[in-house]
Amino acid sequence: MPGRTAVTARGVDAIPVRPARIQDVAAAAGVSVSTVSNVLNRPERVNAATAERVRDAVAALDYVPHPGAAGLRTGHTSSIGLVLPDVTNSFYARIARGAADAAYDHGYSLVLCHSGDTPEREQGYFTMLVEQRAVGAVVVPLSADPTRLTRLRERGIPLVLADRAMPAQDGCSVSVDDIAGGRIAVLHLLECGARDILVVNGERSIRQCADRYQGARQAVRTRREARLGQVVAEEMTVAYGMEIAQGLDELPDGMFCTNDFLAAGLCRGLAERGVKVPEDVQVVGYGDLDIASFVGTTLTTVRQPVEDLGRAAVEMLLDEVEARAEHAHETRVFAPRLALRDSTRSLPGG
Amino acid sequence: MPGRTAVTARGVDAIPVRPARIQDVAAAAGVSVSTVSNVLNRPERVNAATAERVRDAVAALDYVPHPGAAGLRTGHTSSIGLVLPDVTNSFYARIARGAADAAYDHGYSLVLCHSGDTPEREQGYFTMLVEQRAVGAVVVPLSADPTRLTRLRERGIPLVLADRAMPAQDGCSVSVDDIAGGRIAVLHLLECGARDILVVNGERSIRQCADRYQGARQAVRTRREARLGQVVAEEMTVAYGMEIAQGLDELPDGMFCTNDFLAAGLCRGLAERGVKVPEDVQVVGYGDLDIASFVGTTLTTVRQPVEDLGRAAVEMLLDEVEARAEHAHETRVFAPRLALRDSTRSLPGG
DNA sequence: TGCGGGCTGAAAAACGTTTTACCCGCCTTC
DNA sequence: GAAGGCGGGTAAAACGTTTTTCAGCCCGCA
Repeated sequence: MPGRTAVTARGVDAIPVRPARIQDVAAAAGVSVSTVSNVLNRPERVNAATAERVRDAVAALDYVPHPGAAGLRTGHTSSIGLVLPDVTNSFYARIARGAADAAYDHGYSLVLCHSGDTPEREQGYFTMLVEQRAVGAVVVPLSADPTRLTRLRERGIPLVLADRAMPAQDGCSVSVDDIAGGRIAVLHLLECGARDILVVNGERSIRQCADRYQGARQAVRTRREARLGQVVAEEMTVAYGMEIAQGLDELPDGMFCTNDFLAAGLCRGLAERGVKVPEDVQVVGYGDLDIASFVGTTLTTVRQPVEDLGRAAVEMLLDEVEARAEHAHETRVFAPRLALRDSTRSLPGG
Repeated sequence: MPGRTAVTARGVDAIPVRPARIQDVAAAAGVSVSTVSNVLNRPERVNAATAERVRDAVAALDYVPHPGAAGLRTGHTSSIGLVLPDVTNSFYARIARGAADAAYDHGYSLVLCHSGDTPEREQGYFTMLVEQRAVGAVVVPLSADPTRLTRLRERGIPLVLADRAMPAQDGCSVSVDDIAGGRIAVLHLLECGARDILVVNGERSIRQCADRYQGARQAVRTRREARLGQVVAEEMTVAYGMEIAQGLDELPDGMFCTNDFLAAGLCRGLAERGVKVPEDVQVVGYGDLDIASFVGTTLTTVRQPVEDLGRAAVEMLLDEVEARAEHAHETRVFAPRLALRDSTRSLPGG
């Protein structure tokens, strides 16, 4: 008697029906196991009538193939890893969404690895992925040091790096063009009439910050009468944004904050000093976090196509997995766009 | 020669070393396959010296067991599903974080299922989970209709519902106590001196909204001189919050918004009318989204222990999976807390 | 000396697929 | 009418584990 019943505190549980095997289907359809497998995997090989019969049996028995067994035979699974520092960060969450969409579309399943800012745990997930024979992984690495990454790759797990470049010979990567982002942000300020521009930046050692500043410089060079300054915040938080607003001696007429937390704090700090945005100072943020529309005046900001990043990452990964030899590594860079809102005067002024 | 080399556009790839099998380990250690398996799974059965030898071989060969093969034999995998409407929503993201943490701690892997508000896709993930023989799933269902959920359960996938209750005999669930949340929010307003309180709510058909309002009513009943009103917004967004602020005829002295988007919009709208928070009106939000600290004045709000929700969900799931017969379904309710900030006057006033 | 029994360890049978051979008629083509 | 090909199907061998069963060995005890 195969049908056990489990009793819980509340009574008889649902019968844990043992799922049908391919054998059962074969028996029901009156064909051999291999025929069933064929109609499932290479339908063109089998007569339409028998195929029909088999499919009926499949439906009748609720048969679903056992991917573990299949993977055992074929050597590949259909799960891909997504390792992120923190799902809760909206940037990474959006990557996750894009990745999940793409994985779903291609019939893969995405295993969520929350490395949570600790390298040990990231490493733990890496080994978990090789244990599971994941077909590959999209990773936003914690550190720039690539040795752990290449080790993973050597263990047979292809990688796509997100939001961090990788030496091209080692694999694909996707990222947003932060230089362009900085450029369009400041170009916009210039178009809005600002000439004395201050960049509120994070630590220069952060690649994104350096790039965004570099973009800002490029933009300013297009106008000889324009000036660019920079102030760097210890951390890119609302609190530091406020502090910077309070500490300003002379006001610029345009400010570019390299992330939206800084921008939000800055706006609040300016408001407390009685400085009006955008009348007195125009402000552009970066990132278009959800918060960008919640500061006192809604925030013009640089919007990044983060979902596309995630989606592209798993698609490039799958290309590598499926094409193998023909695959050429690619580092794909997405262009950010400006989201116009109230913290700048969109019509060119002075 | 087993070592193929794949050539990409960039040159010779890393050798796709075929992972060591248990056989290889056995050979290297000079023991049988079963002994290796034993030292890995039931170390007490095997002599310390041989175990040592085996472990050395394991280390030397970088051997990791193939979970597909193991699962084939044992009948269970070690992956659990997490199906959410949208990872990008910070509430769900926090559930995901808690769930990921717990899954990691217990050695399970979490497959991320982004149902994205479409029931077909949710269903698609459900069948994917039964295909994969997932050991169970934590789900935030799209609809209150339980038939699809019970079908999943009948297919042998135990479920834990998050943020939505479930008939206890059908399984576990975790949620936050929204009645308590509404109560503490309004009690706080009362303590701060507010007497004429207006609830800015969402559609009453949403369980959370109804509950939070009910909690508010309970709170108000504790003071006979207090009055409670309600206005419902079509959608719980910043825009509607602003609109409501603008449409108010007479101002209450305390307002409770049933989510932080509404609260943020409300505060902005009030500011535009020249109404000061908290001097003229005190405001309490709900949810403690990241945004709660970004409205003009920081927002007192009800904070939910969402990560705990996620963590508890997978732990209850694993209990059911592992204990089986002894497991008693449980619906666990978490208490929200108040996060005091500037939009209320914390010292009791008038 | 013989025997029961505790320890170790091994052989072998599953688990549910996929896939490689191969077989059997039937049709086509000389 | 025979040879060859082909469509349609099957048997059986993997894939890498876990686990049951069993065999050997050494010990103590009678």
